Amino acid sequence: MRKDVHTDGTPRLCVSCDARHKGICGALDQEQLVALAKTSHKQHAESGTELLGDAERINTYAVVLSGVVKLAKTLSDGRQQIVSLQFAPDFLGRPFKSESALSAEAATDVSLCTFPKAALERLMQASPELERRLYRQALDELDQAREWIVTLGRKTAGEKIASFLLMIARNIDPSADPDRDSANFELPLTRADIADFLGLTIETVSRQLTRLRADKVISIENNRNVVVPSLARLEARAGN
Amino acid sequence: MRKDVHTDGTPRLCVSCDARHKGICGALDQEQLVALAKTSHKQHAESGTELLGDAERINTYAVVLSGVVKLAKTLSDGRQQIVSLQFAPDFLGRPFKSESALSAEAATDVSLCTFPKAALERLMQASPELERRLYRQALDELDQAREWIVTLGRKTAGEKIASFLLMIARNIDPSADPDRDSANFELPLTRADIADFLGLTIETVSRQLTRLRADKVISIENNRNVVVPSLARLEARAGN
DNA sequence: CGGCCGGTTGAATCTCTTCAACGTCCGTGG
DNA sequence: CCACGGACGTTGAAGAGATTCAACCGGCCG
Repeated sequence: MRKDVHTDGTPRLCVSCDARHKGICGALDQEQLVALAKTSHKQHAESGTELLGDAERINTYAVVLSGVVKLAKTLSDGRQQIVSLQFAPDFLGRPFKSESALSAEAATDVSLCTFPKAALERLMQASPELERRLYRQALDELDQAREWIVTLGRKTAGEKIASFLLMIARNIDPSADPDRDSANFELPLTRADIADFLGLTIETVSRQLTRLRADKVISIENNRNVVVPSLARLEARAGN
Repeated sequence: MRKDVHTDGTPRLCVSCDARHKGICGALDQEQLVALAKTSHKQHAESGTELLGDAERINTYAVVLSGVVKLAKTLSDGRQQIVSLQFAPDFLGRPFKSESALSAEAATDVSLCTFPKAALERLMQASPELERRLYRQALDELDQAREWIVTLGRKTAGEKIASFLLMIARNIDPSADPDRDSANFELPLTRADIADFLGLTIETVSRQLTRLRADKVISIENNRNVVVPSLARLEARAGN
């Protein structure tokens, strides 16, 4: 009996994987899953690790299993802007392009399921279902990117911070009861990262957080743990 | 003999259409093209026409044949942000969602080829090739959106204007010789639109254009016709 | 002719940045 | 063991860039 697959035929790697159901792998049948799992492996990277450099050749794709990955662009004079945050079980990669136009870095400790570019592309040919999932995620990311364009273009520093906290709460609050009004999470980003994400400076980020704290919209412990007693009140600060 | 198809079997509507080759219709074979053309028709809208309201139900898709369409979001207090400009032969629509999260408005006089949502979706099932084209366009738009996030988040007003002019030049310069250093085009947007696109005010847009003119990086006639003697010099102002 | 729309320009104001100082936590090495 | 240095965060004061408010111009339409 094979050791790399579970008794029901699901690869060991995949049995407890979130992406198996909610991520792109949900599009695959047993056989395809086994094929992909054969070439894939779990990879851990600690916070700060560069996963992919700008203009670097891409030869693997990945799925985020846990943690947060930041995608960023840097201008020639060093100014940096984070253009997206990827959470589990997001797909990581840019089909149809061999070079990355972005850099990817682990914002927190991260675990990934990586597999060769070619393996996924072969599967994509075989499974329209898989391609559709990828298409859907691209559209979702496009929606998010446009949401963010509004935030960057038209919101004040205070609104940006509120919008950011709201977005994080929605993505990683462990007590993910969808219709509870309070939230409680650990910030996956440093102040510097938040600044790079919002197009602000760290000082402005700090000041705005302090203000939200002073107004009792949030409270923060150990610089990282955020408690939001009322998401509605936070939302009112986000200026939508 | 049928009047709606050309002698070689290509629908009349499509023979001279750019999207037939470079746009999504290039993915279709003769038969599929005929099927789609049967339900589609050419539509003209003059500058300023609202094509689709925010939160409006979507029941048609379209391809831009000429002109420029702006996609925008508006905050509750009236602040507006243009999140994308669509040029020929871009696809217009959001598959897998029945409601629009954006408003679409003709920025210039526009002609569109519209067809029912259902018709395209049926074709998408039948043609993985078509779905792949749509997927590709979504990825391209995502790249653009992220490019724009950098511009909005990290560039100065002057750099934003330069980046904008560059983007327009690349998309609609009629003398589209790829490696000529000069360009010459008509601005498809008013100052107000440019401001909404760049997250600035009209006054700032005006001042920055004046400055570029003073520095002889561009010249402008009749408020709309822009001449760029050296794209390289303009690019140097874009801060990439 | 008068009024409106789109655009430009000037002066005052405000928001965010810049520069600088300081506090805390934590790992390292004397 | 404690002192040192670095990473990360907060806070204050001064400064710059963009906005706001206002006036003005030219073209176009009724």
